[in-house]
Amino acid sequence: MDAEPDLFKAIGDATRRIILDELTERDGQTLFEICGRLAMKHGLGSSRQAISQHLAVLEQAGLVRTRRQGRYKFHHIDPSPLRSIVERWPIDREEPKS
Amino acid sequence: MDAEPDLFKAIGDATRRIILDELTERDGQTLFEICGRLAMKHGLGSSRQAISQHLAVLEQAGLVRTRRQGRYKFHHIDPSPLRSIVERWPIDREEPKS
DNA sequence: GTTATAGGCAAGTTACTACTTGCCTGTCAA
DNA sequence: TTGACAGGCAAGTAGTAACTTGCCTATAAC
Repeated sequence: MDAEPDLFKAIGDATRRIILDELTERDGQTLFEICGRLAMKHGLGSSRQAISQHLAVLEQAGLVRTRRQGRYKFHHIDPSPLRSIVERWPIDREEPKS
Repeated sequence: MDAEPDLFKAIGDATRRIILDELTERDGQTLFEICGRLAMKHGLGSSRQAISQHLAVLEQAGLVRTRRQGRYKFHHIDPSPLRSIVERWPIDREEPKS
């Protein structure tokens, strides 16, 4: 019913945020590609299974959509659920209007 | 240096999100007011100390600013740090422009 | 003064979550 | 068909975070 708890939980982890960064820079990567990039560019020694679990959390939050093709599974970012965060606590409070 | 981990951690808890909801609806409440509202409107039986710790986390994340006055401490919401979230992963991807 | 109110501090407990480990399934090339 | 590659499943472990408990400080009313 309420997918927002999953959303907040998903972006609550630093590794998952870096994964989103990576998918923003290069969309449609496979699990192994993401593992390699995290290891090289960010010095993260996370195992393949750890990344896989992170991707599952991101997918459940609606932030990542997957596309199967043969033995490859491509991961695509979808940041649109994040909009609900700023909509929930409106920022226009002290800045009257330009 | 990097306050964003605190930000994501702060909104990662459901009780803290409800506190932000309450402060959005009625800004500048004291600790006891918030406790009463959470108990009545949301059925949360959290102790005063629990709420106090939540407020400390929210304050450290920059989402809540406090103002002391006598023996009262008023809590004010500041949702502006949330902007960095939508700015980090741009949503304009499938919607070209109106 | 004394008492009640508003809040703070610190240690201990519990529950959750990220991560590992080990093994299994499915796809493609040789 | 065999082996390499891409990924999945499930149980166990460890670290963290939410919450409790108990006591303490400060402001204000009586």
